[in-house]
Amino acid sequence: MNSKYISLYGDIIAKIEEGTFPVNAKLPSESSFMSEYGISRDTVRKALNLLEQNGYIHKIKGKGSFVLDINKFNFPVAGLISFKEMAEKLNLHSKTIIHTLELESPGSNMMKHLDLTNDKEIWKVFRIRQINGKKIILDKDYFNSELVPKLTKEICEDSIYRYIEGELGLQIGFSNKEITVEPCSEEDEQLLDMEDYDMVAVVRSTVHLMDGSLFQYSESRHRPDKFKFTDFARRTW
Amino acid sequence: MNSKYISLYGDIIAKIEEGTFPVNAKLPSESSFMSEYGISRDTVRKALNLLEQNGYIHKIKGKGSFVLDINKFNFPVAGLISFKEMAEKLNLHSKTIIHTLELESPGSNMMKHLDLTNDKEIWKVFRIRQINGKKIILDKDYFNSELVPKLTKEICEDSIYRYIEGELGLQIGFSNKEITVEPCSEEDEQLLDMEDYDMVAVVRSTVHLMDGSLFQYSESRHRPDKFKFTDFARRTW
DNA sequence: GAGTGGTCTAGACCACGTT
DNA sequence: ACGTGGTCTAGACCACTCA
Repeated sequence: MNSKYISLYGDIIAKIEEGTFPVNAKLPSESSFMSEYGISRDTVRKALNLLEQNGYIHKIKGKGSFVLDINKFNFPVAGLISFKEMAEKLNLHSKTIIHTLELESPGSNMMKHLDLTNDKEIWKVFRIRQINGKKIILDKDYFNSELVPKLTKEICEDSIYRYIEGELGLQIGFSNKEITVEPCSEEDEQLLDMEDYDMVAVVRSTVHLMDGSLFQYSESRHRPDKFKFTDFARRTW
Repeated sequence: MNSKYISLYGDIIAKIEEGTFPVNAKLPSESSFMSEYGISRDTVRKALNLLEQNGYIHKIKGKGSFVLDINKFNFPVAGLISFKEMAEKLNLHSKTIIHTLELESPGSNMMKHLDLTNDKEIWKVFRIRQINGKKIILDKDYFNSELVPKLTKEICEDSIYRYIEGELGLQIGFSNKEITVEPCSEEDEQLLDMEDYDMVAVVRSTVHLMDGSLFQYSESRHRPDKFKFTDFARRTW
């Protein structure tokens, strides 16, 4: 199923995580991987480049590839990952409350965010994320109903992404995120446990499938003290 | 000087920006670029992959490569870019006020962030960024003095990065950022025009050179209404 | 000089989308 | 059937680091 370089990529991550390749250690050279896996150099290089892009290693010409301390930088919320995936990785005691789940009739003002003409319908899903008993995050998601024809309460409580990728077989491709800090709305105050905070961190994003079609617009509103976003960036020219 | 694929990468960006390759248009195929530039397919693919990584295009197997609407998503503050570079691109009327510029003696509590032993010195630079007459951002930077031996007021008012990359010839490699929202400190209130806001958006980052050495730790504190962070992410496996 | 990663080539086969 | 991008190979030369 998977390509050779993805397998190697996965193997190396596993070995980094289990400590076979500890932090700051030098990874085996490209030629070692070639002979160990019986693959060509280019294939090894593809795997190593992926690792580098995602912040697992860095490579130094003439010296080798070295394991970076990825834990130092907490958790890569930066990538494309759902609340469910994150909660599982971090072992959070979390709960999702479905607040709204409806097919919004044509003409809603969300149409423009999904680049849809006005005769189309949109799934509107509002979910409240509870962590350690406190309502911390309000997720407002809008889906193109032509791509996601059916949504149920069960799907929304589990993971919409798992459903979309698993059941529907759609391939998530890329997203754009924008993070701002805004005064909290009446809605935020009603639905979240805001305590004394009067602002929220807002992550707005559009998510596209591999073929480029826009299928989701979402707004994720976080109580500020519980919000953290981490990002790994490389200088590219 | 530059490699072939970087040249092609730059050429294509230029053509996207000037409109020769408009948004949503199909880019010429890989084989067109091969014959046009007289280079091999792999070299073309390297350029296209870079464009894809950086959100300029997306590729669809069997169809082609298409120009994404990069402007839709504002400005890629996500990458590694300095305030000066950003202000220039956005044509902001900005000003930098140097608040602190000193060589901090050994034993400061910033040592740990720079992974330095206690006998080393650190450059400490506090700058206030003013936009349209308002003090909006407080940048607190700490540099490893072994890598950046000398800093002057002039350098800090212009661009430290320009100095480091241009004069010192160091190569910025990668960084980790972490964004949080925090109550504003006394210092924030004194140095910034906070108006009625009582929180700040804080971007903490470590910046490494190409060889992996850690040379900067910084904390950038923004008035919340003027803060925006954008990010382009791909789902990688 | 030996070992390492960086660039580049030429050619192969595959999977996908369109016609 | 044809054109597209995705994967993979084998081999070449270069630049850099280190003993």
